[in-house]
Amino acid sequence: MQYWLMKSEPEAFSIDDLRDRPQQTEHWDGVRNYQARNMMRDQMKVDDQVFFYHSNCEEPGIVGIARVVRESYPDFTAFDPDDKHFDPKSHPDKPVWFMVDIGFVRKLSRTISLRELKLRDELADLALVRRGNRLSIMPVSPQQWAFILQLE
DNA sequence: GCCAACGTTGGC
DNA sequence: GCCAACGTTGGC
Repeated sequence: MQYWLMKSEPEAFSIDDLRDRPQQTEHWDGVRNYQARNMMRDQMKVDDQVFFYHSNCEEPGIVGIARVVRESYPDFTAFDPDDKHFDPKSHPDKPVWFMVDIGFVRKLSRTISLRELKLRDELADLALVRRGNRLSIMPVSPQQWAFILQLE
């Protein structure tokens, strides 16, 4: 069992949007960063646990928990010239970009804010709080996962 | 809206 | 392969 953190701008796709989807699942399209892609493509497995993080909003922080429900497959939005995430480098017979599906588990009882996470010595190594880190998907250690959850 | 910290692109 | 210019992310 592995743990992850995935960022989303709530204006684009929020934890409530995930909760309200049919089957409460959604594909995680639009990742166009190789490091993040590699984690999705090579490492994320069904039932891995995910912190759902809201970025670029009033109170950035962890707002809920999701889980991986489908392992990586080609991100079809890269094939569509009309899609915002279109990438001519990627073709159906040789895809460059991949995605996973995630399912809603629950919302946290409160937002665990970035500000709060930064205050905790125990999370000094969490990729999220490291200077300059802009990865939209990052690993979370079992210890970090447990520590963050007990903050709730 | 600002801007730091990246990642990507492309000329050479 | 170097690196300047440019684009993006995302906190503030």
